[in-house]
Order: sequence, then C-alpha cells, then structure tokens
Amino acid sequence: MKLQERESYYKEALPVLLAVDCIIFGFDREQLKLLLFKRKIEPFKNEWSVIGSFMKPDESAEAAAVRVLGEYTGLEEIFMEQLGCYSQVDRDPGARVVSQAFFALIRLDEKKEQTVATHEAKWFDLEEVPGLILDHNLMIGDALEKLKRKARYRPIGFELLPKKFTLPQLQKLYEAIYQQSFDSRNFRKKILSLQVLKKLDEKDKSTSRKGAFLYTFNKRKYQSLVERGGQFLM
Amino acid sequence: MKLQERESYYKEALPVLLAVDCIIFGFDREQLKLLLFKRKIEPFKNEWSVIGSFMKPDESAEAAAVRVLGEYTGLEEIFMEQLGCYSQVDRDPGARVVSQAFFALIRLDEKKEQTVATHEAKWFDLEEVPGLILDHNLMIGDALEKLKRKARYRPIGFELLPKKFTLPQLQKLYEAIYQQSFDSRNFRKKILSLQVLKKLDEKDKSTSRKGAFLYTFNKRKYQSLVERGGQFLM
DNA sequence: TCAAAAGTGTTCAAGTTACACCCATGT
DNA sequence: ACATGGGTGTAACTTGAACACTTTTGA
Repeated sequence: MKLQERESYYKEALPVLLAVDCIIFGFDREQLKLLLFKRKIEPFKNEWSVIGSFMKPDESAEAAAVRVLGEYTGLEEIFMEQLGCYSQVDRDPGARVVSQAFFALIRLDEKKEQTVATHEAKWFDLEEVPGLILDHNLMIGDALEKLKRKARYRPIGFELLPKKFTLPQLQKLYEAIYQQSFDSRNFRKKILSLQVLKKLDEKDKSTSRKGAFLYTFNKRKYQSLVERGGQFLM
Repeated sequence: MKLQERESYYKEALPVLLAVDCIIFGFDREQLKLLLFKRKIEPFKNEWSVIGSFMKPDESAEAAAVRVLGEYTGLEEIFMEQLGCYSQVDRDPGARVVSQAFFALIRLDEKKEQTVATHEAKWFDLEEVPGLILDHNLMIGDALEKLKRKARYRPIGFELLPKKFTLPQLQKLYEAIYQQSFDSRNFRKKILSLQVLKKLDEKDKSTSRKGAFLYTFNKRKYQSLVERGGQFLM
C-alpha cells in the first residue's frame, strides 16, 4: 500500500526533457569573447547557438556541463557555475525542454583551437554576438550580468588568464569585463594589497621592449581572503 | 525528412521529473525563520521538508514556485529568486527527479498563519531546523549563503519586514541575517545616507514607551541606486 | 636616440569605525 | 521618578580617487 502511494505520487508528475547550456567566456588579451557554435543538425540547423546538450540518464546537470565543455574545448578542468534554469513552457517549439544554463570561464589557448574548430564553434566578441536560437541571447545577457557581479567578490578573472600573467594583462581583462578603464597605479595598488599574487622572476616581453613581470595566483592566500568574507575588487 | 531529423533529435533525450522547492525565509521581529512542512503522504510521510511540488505541464519553474508559495502562505506577491538546480542522479530514491530550488522572502503576518497551519507547515528558527528529506538541508545552507551575499547589494531585507517598519526593527533584521550586532549610530547613518527610506509621521509604540518612527521603503529611489551600481550595505 | 609600454607616490576627499549620553514616555 | 528603548555627533582612521613622470629596452 505504501508502495502504491509512492508510485502514484511520482505518477502525477510530468516528465520533461532536460538540457544543459554553457555560456563560455574567454579572453584573448584584448577582448572578452564568447564561444558559440553553428548547429549541424535539425532543428535549427545552421543557426548559432550556445553550446549545450541533453542530459543523459546517469549524469547530473553539472556532469553534463562538464561533458559538453570537454567535448567542445578539449579542456577537463574548467571554472563553471550554475547560471539559472530556463523553463518557459514554449521556449523550445519542438518539445517541452527545460534548460539548466551554466557559465564557464576558460583560458584561450592556441593548442585547443583545433578542438573548437572541428565542432564548427567560433569565438565572438561580445559586441558581435549574432542572433541565437531559442532564449540563448537572454542567457548571455544574464551570464554577463553574473560575471560582472561575481568578479567583484571573487577573482574569477584569473580563470580567464594563463597561469602566468602580467598586471597589464589583468587590468585589460577587468577593463573588458567592466567596459571602462582604470588608473594603472590604483589598479596595481588594489590588486597587490590583496596579497593573492606571487611575483615571478620572469618577464613577458611579448608586448613591450621593457617586458612586464609575470605573476601567478596564490590559491591558498585567496582562500583565506574569501573566508574572511573579503570584498574583492572594483 | 527534416521533420524526421527533428523528431529523432528530441528522442535521444531522457525525460526526467521536474520539481520546484521553495526555501522560505521570514522574520518575526527577533529571529530569521524558515517555513517547513511535514509531509502528509508517502514517500517520506511525516518527515520534514521544504515546500515544493512537481511542475505542471503548462507552467514554468517560476510559475510553479509562485503556485506553491500561494498555496502554503496565502500570499500572491512574494519576493522570490532562483537558488539553483539540484540534479544529483540519486538524490531521490523514488525516481529520477531534478529540483529547481527558489528562495523566497515573506513578511510574517498573523493573518496568514492559518493558511500555513492548515498545511501542517511550521516556522523554525534557523538553529532549530530539523533533519530534512533528500538534499533539503543542503538547499537551506545554500539559500542562507545567498541571502547573506544578496543582502549586501540589494535591500532584500525590506521584503522581510512589514511595509511600515522602524529602524530598530531593520537593524535587528540585519543582525539576524549576519549573526552579529551593529552600532546603532553607524547603522542609522549608513541606511539613511542611501536615501531610500521615507520617514513617516507615525510611531510604533509596541516595543517602547517613547516609540520609534516608522519608515517606508522608497522603491523609486532604490531603483536609481541600483542602476548607479551601488553597493548596498554591510 | 627614440618609441612604446611598464612601473612608481602623494595628496585630498570620502567613507568607515569607535565611542557615550540625553530624550520621550507609560507606569 | 524611573525604567526602557529611541535617538543623536564627533574625532581618528582607513580606503578610494585623482594625477604625471621615470625606467627599460629593442630596433
């Protein structure tokens, strides 16, 4: 009898299709970029879309997101976070599909470009994002908002840079995120006062004759900063 | 042929059951409270749970959340926001159920207590939250974290107070959220400097002989504050 | 030697913290 | 008249903003 009750409880529920969509940000030393791809199959064949997939029976939304990120970028460790659930009844005319969106930050890296290319994926400047299928443009707007907010209290910007980076690079990144320029003296002061960077003895000479010192991000110090509840930046 | 492709595309997807769960916060002038209810049916009969429901075919997650909030509290306009998607494969032993969680803030109000009571729901102090079914304790932890973070840049605290409230009440609320006490002079200075409150000519004499002036929240001024990107509090 | 980007300090304004007493009122 | 909670100001300190010149080096 208990079993019957239990069964009927679940029976009243409507099964829907669940998808994950990943809004993937990258940074190419100048511009914030978004990874989009052109669909190769119907429905919406040849239209641009963010990268997604249906969830498989044996995976959580997070696992599905990790899977598609790996497929399209060749990367396994990616900073990724839930963005939100998109569940308008008529959002997908082909079926009742609910999408759990994630946003992800990756280091742009020539080595991986081939993987990206084979999937007919392409990096777009933020200003050049085309019209996308379904509610994907909406997702991107939400992701941008979240990125800006998040970057204030978490140094997620570092996820977008190579492991070794220079302060001018970091500044350019924040300028791209917030669409404004910062005073370099104040910027350096603020960043360095957080004491989460380690200065290396190497210089990156790719952008100037003088060369700029490389830094790495000290995760341990960062953790203690977060635990102290620290506001991060900007 | 196109149609066939389209059908097969959706066919590869696995339908899952979708639920919404609402983490409902209230404030009773002293303590932050959580609304929980005791399940009347199997599975998990007589165990405590946050308030939830399966999504119906013709509603979005938001609509489902509004529906259950209405059913359990009698309220129609409730501050509510997505918390996250809980999709661990084995989170519900009875079926593959993915839950979209929301957190909601409501004004505690005697008028509505009857509705709450008829659903065998009960307000719990945060420290007294019992063991809950499934991953509901996890959701509550996440909701608390989000509440704290959110209250820093949005005056969501106001959602938890009556429309007219006193500054000592507001201070108690923030003290409950952040589990620390604030200096009343500094607190008042900070709040009033935001210029989002309107002082009324009435006093609330329920807690002191002198009485405390009542204030209301000026939504228009608040909007312009948010648009200027203002940090809010704390 | 010069062009181009990296790096560096100081001053002023604003905001945050710490701190203690008087006020208004009902009983 | 007194107990109770409401309300107020100031000084020290910290943080953020504005601002311009020197350094390094490859070509």
